[in-house]
Amino acid sequence: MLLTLSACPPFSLRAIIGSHGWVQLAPFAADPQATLLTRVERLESGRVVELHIREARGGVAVEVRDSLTGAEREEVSRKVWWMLGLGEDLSPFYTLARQEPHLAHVEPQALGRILRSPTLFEDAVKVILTTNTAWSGTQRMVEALVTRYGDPLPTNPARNAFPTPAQIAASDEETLRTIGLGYRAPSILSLARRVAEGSLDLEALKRDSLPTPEIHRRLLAIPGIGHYAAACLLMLIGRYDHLPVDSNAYRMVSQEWYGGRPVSRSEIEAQFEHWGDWKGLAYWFWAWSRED
DNA sequence: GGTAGACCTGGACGC
DNA sequence: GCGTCCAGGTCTACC
Repeated sequence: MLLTLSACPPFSLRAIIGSHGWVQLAPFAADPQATLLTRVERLESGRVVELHIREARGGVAVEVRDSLTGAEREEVSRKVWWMLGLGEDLSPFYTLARQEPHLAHVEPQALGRILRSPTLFEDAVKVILTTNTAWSGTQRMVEALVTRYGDPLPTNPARNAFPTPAQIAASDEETLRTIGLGYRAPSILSLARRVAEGSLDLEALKRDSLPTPEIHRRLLAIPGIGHYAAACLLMLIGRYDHLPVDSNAYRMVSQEWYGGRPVSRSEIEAQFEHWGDWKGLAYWFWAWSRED
């Protein structure tokens, strides 16, 4: 079964695949040339399918090697549309970026969209698992969660879908610690249980009607999510007015503008303040003079 | 508002 | 092989 979806131009699937490390985290995968994005996905019907996403004229083609019902086709379209930000219009950002040599590359390369998970729950879990660990640790922890709790793909049981909140919620803190989540285990378990029981509606935070400060406040109230993680999640729902300041930001900003001396968080914020609603994207895609 | 220390793990390094 | 040190962001206590 093949679905075609159009995107707001300019569009590049390769740019989205390379936008950050999400493609390296299960159940995403891509080919070395970044022309094919795959993902094992559990549909609301309970079926587990593999999505094969390629760039097509004006958007993407999504192949699923199973026949889907009408509702399942609609669900796949909706999820891919969100994951790739197909409806996102970044023209105001590009207008500003044209004036900045360090961002002159973004529009020609169609940079700006950031690969997302279908649910904010999955993105929140993954963001928590990026904190206070090396990237290899994040990959190991996500792999452990997906392998242990996610439903297997029938045609290849070695690959699993990302677990639902209920699947993680049914576990316990000790088991989550055992599979390598360490001190993050209670945060992940608490998040899964609150989403599963309905006391925390993360998907509601994607709605346009909520002001960014309110979404930011609600994200910070989640155990395990601090300023960095909240800013990352805001970026992932298309709100770019917060900077995800991590240890790398301190190094890069120090080298870029302060001659290598230690900088404070407020000095980092000051360098991107004039980008207003687009400061997150400006920071994310900035062509640093010195890459470490 | 800023700072210090605990949390946990893997990797690098020295012996 | 073993022990030590370090990196990474959040949270809490404290100033």
